[in-house]
Amino acid sequence: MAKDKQEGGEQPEIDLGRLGDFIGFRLRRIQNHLSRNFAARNADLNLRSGLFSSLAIIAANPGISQNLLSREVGLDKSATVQIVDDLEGRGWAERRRSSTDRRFYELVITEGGRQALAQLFANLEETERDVTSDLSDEERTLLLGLLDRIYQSRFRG
Amino acid sequence: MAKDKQEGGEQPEIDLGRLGDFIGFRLRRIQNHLSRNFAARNADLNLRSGLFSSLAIIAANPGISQNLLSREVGLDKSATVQIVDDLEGRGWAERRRSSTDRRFYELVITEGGRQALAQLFANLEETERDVTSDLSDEERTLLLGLLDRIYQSRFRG
DNA sequence: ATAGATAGTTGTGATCATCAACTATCTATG
DNA sequence: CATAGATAGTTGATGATCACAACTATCTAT
Repeated sequence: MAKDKQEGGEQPEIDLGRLGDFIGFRLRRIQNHLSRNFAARNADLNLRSGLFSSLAIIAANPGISQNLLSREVGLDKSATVQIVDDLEGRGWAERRRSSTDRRFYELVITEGGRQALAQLFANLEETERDVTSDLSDEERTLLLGLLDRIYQSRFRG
Repeated sequence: MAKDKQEGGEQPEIDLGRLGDFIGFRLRRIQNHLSRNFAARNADLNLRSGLFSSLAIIAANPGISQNLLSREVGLDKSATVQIVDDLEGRGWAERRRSSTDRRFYELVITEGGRQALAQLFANLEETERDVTSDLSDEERTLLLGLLDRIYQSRFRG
């Protein structure tokens, strides 16, 4: 017991060096923590990454194509195939051939999907509440705005 | 909301729905974009994820153990073995057996590693500059502070 | 009618995280 | 000191994930 172990509470002092000055590094750590927390809350569902956000986007954009969905979630279209397969397998979403252009599928959420999504959103709210509990509403709104501007700038970079 | 096809260069209007209200989702997209941008800038080095931040932490904490490094980067200790192997293979870092406790390695950066790290930091700065170009210095500082408080709260959640 | 573009699918290979088992060393306790 | 348990690091197996390229089917343009 000569040195400071991590006895549940102790944290050794680690210097991040220049790394601490970068936004990307902090984003990564937080995002890591958030996704683990969220995954733990939904361990029974065995969600693959991207499944939840895909379902949410389908819900908000009924009839969206897989191609658009891919772009929005940031995955390759082949990965989206797997995700939509998964969503269909769970009975949470359906593929419907477009009547106007038979190359497309129109993705729609099912009633079961809607229920699942409500539960997932509730869990996500808990996760985020845990993590942003120190922030006031104003600060949280501010943060969302800043993140939004960063994301938007991607189109001009 | 969103229904029309995407013709060529058009940005289709996608509704994020409730997803847009969550910090985690925005973090993920930005982080995704950042890491791809950074990876593209360093394509010649073929960096595995976690290698850069590991090197930076070794540089800022000379003599750190692999175990501590694992915890700080958020990787399993077995993954850290691979990364340190990689760093040694590139001649960027070295393992030195601790003289006081022979179970430990003391990780140190080499001169070559220092040079590589300088270049990597320069590239990371460019990447971040691209993405945060719309933010004022004050806003950037504000963002860093908010992210920091979120990350710290992880210990109390 | 044909060429080229687009949506979706499949297969492949690389990467990666996670887990369990193993070694070697150290610490604690009698 | 002897021994049991903890810790640092390694190895190997497994499964998930993802990007990429090749393929099909449909559509559009000419």
